[in-house]
Amino acid sequence: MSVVSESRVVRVLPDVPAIDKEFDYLVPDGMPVELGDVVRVDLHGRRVGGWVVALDVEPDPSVTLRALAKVSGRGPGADLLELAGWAAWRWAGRRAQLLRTASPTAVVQSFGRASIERADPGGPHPPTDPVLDRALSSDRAVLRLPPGADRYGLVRAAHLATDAGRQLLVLCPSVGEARDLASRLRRDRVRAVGLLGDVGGVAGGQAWARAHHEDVVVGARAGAWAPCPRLGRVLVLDEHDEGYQQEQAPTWHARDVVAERARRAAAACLLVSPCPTLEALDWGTLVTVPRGGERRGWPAITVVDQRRLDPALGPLFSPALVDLVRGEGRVLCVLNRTGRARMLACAVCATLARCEQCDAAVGQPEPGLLLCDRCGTERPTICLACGSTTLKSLRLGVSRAREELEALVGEPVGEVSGPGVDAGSAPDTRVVIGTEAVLHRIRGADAVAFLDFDQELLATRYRSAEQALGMLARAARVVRRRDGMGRLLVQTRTPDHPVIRSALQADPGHLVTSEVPLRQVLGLPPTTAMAVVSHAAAPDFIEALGQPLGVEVQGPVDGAWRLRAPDHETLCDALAAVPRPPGRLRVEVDPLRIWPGRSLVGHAVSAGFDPRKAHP
DNA sequence: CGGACAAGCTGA
DNA sequence: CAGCTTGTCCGG
Repeated sequence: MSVVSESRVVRVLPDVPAIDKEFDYLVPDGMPVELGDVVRVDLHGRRVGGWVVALDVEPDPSVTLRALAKVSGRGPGADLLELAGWAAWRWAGRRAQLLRTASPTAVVQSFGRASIERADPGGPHPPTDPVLDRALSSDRAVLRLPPGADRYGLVRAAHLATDAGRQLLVLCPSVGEARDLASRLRRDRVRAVGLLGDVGGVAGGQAWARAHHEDVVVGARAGAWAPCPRLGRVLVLDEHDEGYQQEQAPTWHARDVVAERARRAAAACLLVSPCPTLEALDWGTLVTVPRGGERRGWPAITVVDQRRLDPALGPLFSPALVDLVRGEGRVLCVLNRTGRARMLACAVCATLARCEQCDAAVGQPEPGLLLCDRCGTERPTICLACGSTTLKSLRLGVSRAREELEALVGEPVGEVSGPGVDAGSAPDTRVVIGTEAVLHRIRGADAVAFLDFDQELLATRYRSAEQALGMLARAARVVRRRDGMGRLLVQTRTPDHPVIRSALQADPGHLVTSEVPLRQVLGLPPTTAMAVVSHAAAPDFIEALGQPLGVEVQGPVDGAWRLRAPDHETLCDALAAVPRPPGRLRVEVDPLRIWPGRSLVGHAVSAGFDPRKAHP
């Protein structure tokens, strides 16, 4: 008996998505255990993984404890355990999900030995710059740097400005950018490590262990959970990028996670973007470069008013665009509509092409074939009203636009669309057309043309204006060259839109000025905090939620409810008070859309008809 | 999540 | 009433 009472007892959170509960276990004699360690335990007849979330706890005397089966390796430290608890509250998720992201993808036995001295960085030291100094001397700043600005110099300056012995954590929107930045820092003899983990964890074992004592740790979204025991400063590059938000619930945002993390560690946090989000501007002090510098950092932009069309060229190709693609140099054309044509009309009688089964507008995925997106019915290209086989596209998709563009320029035009992964798969033609993916897949070009920018400006996401400006900033980087900037061409029916004005005048402040009152009037974030609750268990969840003070419950629309509160404190406290009902449930805090996807397919599904089952 | 156990259904 | 399915509960 005395042996048992003297044994150590630890508290374990099992790595089982459906269990959000801690269990106590005995530590076998001589087994070294530390906070955050990854362990294996016997739970209800099966062996599962988990994390040690508390040491030396006083167990409930009414339960007989089992012993830890194994200590697998090191895991997230005490700071990250607490941060995961906070993030689970903030995004109404489970800690296990977040701790998995904060854990190495491979077993790590030890962190290795820390070297105390900081390596002397070689290479040219960045010149001191009053703007960077100002941004780096604040603990909560937002730096607005134009797309053409040198961000590597900023990273170097941030490294030098970080207290000796403390670490700099840098986040990039993509793994590729993080990899490039980490290797460039190492070439310049900065002690840096890139955390390039894929799904499931922040990094493989070796890099994860090294992050404990390198001076600079670079990562993408999951890098927010990098193990940095001596965190002194955080830098988030391209803070506006949507890649920082996790798509699956919990929909945590790396920017918000590191901002909270920095606060807890008394570290400085600097968000950087050519077009800072309203969320960022709400959080910290804005620092801008002098007007002239910002102006030089944006390329020349030609805006084409599509309301005045040349009928001979059709809706997508203005004379200015034709000049651009027939000129010299590499040109990328962006059209965010996949497929060939999304809507067609008869060339003879002008009747809209509809589905004979369900009446929805049909598209033309390939020549000669009409397809209904809603119910999957196909038919040959024929007008049901007059029998004509000549239909014309009302809304061209990328594939059809490529054919027309090729005819206009008289040379092959490549196409980039869909979620192709490897950058090497990009076509090497001089002119390339594609969805937004072209801007990610192709590294450099002389010009970028947006064929239908209203598609971006007027999208259904409430942040679409900010995202549209972000896309112009990305295009601006793609056309950045040694001899200055290339050209951007934007075709739109709303040439006075604040997004266009911001880019033309190189002043994203215009968009902020127009967007803030709009969000206030409509009660949209960041003026409010929102969540969307959906899937089978949503009705039970909403019933259990009731009517908490300060939380507005709207819906259901398509089986989803929208919750709105004045702030996250109110919203998240209310969500945390609800016991999770059994069944499939999605709680999306800070949703990208204020209502979930309202595609035709979505409607059909909610009406009890699943087109994917009807047409396998 | 997934095993345990209880309550409900079926067939001879 | 055995043998099986379906549902609810709970884990140290």
